[in-house]
Amino acid sequence: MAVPGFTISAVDGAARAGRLTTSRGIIDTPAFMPVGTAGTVKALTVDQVRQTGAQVLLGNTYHLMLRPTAERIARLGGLHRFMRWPGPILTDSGGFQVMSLSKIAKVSEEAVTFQSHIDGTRHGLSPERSIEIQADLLGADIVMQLDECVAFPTSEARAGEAVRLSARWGARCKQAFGTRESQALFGIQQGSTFEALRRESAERLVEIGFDGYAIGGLAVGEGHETMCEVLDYAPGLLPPERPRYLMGVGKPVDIVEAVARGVDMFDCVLPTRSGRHGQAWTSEGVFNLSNARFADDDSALDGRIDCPASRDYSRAYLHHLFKSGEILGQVLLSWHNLAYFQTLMADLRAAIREGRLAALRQSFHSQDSLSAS
RNA sequence: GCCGCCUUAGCUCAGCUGGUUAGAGCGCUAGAUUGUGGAUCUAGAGGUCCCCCGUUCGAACCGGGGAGGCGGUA
Repeated sequence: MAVPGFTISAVDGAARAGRLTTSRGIIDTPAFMPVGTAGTVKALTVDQVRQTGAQVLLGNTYHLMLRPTAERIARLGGLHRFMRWPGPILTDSGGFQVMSLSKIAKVSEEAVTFQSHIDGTRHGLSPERSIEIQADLLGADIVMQLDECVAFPTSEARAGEAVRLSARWGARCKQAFGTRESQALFGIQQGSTFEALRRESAERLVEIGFDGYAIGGLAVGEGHETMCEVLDYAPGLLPPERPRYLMGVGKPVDIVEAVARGVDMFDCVLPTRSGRHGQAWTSEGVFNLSNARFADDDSALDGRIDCPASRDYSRAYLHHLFKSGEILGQVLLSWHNLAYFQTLMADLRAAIREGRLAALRQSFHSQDSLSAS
């Protein structure tokens, strides 16, 4: 069996519930991976993150190679030991930063070159170096190929170039990665919103052969409806027996719709970033705790979520913490938001197993439209 | 009592020799955030420029009177 082993235990329409087995632990899918870019899920201890139900974290090549450097982390025993997270870690390859930091990055066939946003020093990131950093130095359990993620909107020609460059880089990553006992390598599909390109990208990746397949280049400004249109066909172009990972997504409604279309894994900064800025994702919808209407609201943040931050602190107290700029507000809301996202994933897994995903989608949408009005 | 300084947005203050609709920071009220360069960013509300009289085409600004505050001094 390839590592990680992936088994699907239930399906409901296109949706799948399953299990990804890594040497550092099990990942129940559909899964949400909290983002720990710089070796930390911002504002939280690993114990708090674990308590939310998270089974796997995301780390980032770009940020860690600049500081504290991948070599230093390797000397200190690898990323798991360094940040005290014994469970599985998936690392991003740095490809996304090529786009988001494009002002300071240049792409060539050989590699990405860029200047550090920290001190301006020049660095290069080739497919081979990205694999070395992720797999050998950081010690990630799931390694992402280096890819080129184009911004939205883009031309079909430009998106096609990114598809082909990403495929060539994917082959080089596979070559550099070789065969490994306890680590997996995922390819990344590109193609923007063009079905023919998504198909071409999938075919090129499958020919190379990866342990899992990511859908990249979405949630970059195209909006929920357009993203769903791409997800109507993109997951189905990937091998059904392998895990599918939609990168950078998303809002709860995005996740629910992507799961219904056959996606197994997600990551997003939203619960932690918006949590640091006062935004709460709850079973009653999304709202900002710094709004004046919470000043005297003594009710729990979200009594339906089994997390200390959700149950034990009042909205009035959290309102006060955010108005006062107190760090604890960021801690508690990041903690709660992650717990809410993990609860959503557990609900989705249960719904798929019990064949009632449609009902969950329906209730979710009526609730979502309620909170949006 | 006398002398000096001061009074402009909720707060602290800018406003050149008088010249369109008086500004900033903070605070306040909202919005945004999707493979984290974000304790960030964007927007909005809010003013009897202490009061009265005068000079002037035109006054936050100049003159007179008054009120209040701070400091100094008998």
